[in-house]
Amino acid sequence: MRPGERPEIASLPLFRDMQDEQRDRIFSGSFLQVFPPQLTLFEQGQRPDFLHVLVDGLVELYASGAGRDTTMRVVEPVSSFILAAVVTDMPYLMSARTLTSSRILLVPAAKIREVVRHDHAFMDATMRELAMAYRDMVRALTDMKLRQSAERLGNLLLQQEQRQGGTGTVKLRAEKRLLASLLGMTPENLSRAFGVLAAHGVRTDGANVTLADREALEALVRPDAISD
Amino acid sequence: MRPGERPEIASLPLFRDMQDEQRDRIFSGSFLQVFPPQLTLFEQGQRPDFLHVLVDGLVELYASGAGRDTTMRVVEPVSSFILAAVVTDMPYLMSARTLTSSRILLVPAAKIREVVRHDHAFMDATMRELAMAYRDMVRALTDMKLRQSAERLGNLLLQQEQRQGGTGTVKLRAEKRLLASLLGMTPENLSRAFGVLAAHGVRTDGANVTLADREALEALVRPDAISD
DNA sequence: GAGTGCAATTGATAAACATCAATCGAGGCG
DNA sequence: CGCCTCGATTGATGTTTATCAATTGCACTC
Repeated sequence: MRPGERPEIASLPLFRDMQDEQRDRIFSGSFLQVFPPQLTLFEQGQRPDFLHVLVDGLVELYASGAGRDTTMRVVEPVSSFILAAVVTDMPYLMSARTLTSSRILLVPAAKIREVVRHDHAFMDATMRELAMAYRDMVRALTDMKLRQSAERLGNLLLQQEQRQGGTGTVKLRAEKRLLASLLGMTPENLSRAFGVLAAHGVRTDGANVTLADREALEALVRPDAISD
Repeated sequence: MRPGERPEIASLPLFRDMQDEQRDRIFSGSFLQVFPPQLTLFEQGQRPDFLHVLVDGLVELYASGAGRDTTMRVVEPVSSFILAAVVTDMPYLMSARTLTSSRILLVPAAKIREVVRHDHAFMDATMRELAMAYRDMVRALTDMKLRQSAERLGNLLLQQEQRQGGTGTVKLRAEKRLLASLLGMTPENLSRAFGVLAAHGVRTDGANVTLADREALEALVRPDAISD
């Protein structure tokens, strides 16, 4: 592990408040591995072997079914993923693959379940993490059910703009085809959705998007009132 | 509380394994209330006052946004709802209303959060409940993104048939308009979806649905491989 | 047992979205 | 530099879903 990385992982909400001794147990049983781009980390249906913590790179979680695939989440560093499968010891509902070369901390699932049992603060953090993940999913589902495609895109841009510092500018981290899948539409329709938003102050230049008229965009997409 | 009801609530996975003493604290601070049909219990955006446990009746959780509503879940007895908002003490993401006259146990949210802190088994049960709820949401979202309307209906019928005893018969508990909203479609399209499924062995007579040819139906809708 | 109210259904039409087929354009390589 | 590859875009068309408008059918009332 590189200098500075371990503190960064340890300061994640999930690991922050647990006993030092228990955290040591978790980390000592884990190993950091580097994966090339486009590598499948695991597939849905498998029993969870490891809790994954993305340290560097980019990972896609996707689900297959009815003969098609759809992107469920793009994981950015530093954050953990597939916690729910690990604590319940039930099969993954999603598959994962690296998008870019990625450094991932692999924590044996059995160790997580064991430490959860014994460290109260860690269980508390796990509970909260799951509650927040649940809320994210509720929002994603209502978004899909209530909004049409251009509105979903506009909303995502507004959220990303905030998360990236509120500078009126958004940098798209993944390919547009992936963004389309995440938003539940085709790449073709994503292009057209950008076209629709152009009339509302959204300028796009490759992966750089500028929100010139936040007011107009918000009027169009009616963003979520509750954002955590 | 009626005789037999308290044991039934106490035997829920959420409350089953906790210390008797702590469970007593939860129940003694709670009260059971009867609500008439069509009554709004709470609205999204509010701070959570109570964990709700539906003892008898039927409750709809729905979300509003972009000028429309959509049903997120139909709660059947005996089960709790809005646990995630209660443990995080963050605003409800959904509203709730009774569909029929309902008896609901109201547990003060602050008491839940307090007991969660002190009772390890209760925190464990809460964590698991949230993990399962998260998984349900993942399935709901993939269903919405990957399948079209008739397939979603077929899938729901297959699941309900299993949950109702595998007799080849499904009893629809709610109005079809509600079922349509739950499935993310209009009532008109739900009717047409039943029409499509009729060619695959689905006979419908009011709220009673018969699955005459499970094989054919499964071939059409390609049900989820992983069902918990 | 006729009337009333409302959900469910059916049909016609429109909007949203997907698919198919080129074409464009930027990065990588000989 | 020119060529190649592949993602992004654009246009044409088809499918799915929503909307609008009756009509049907069932439960409830009087």
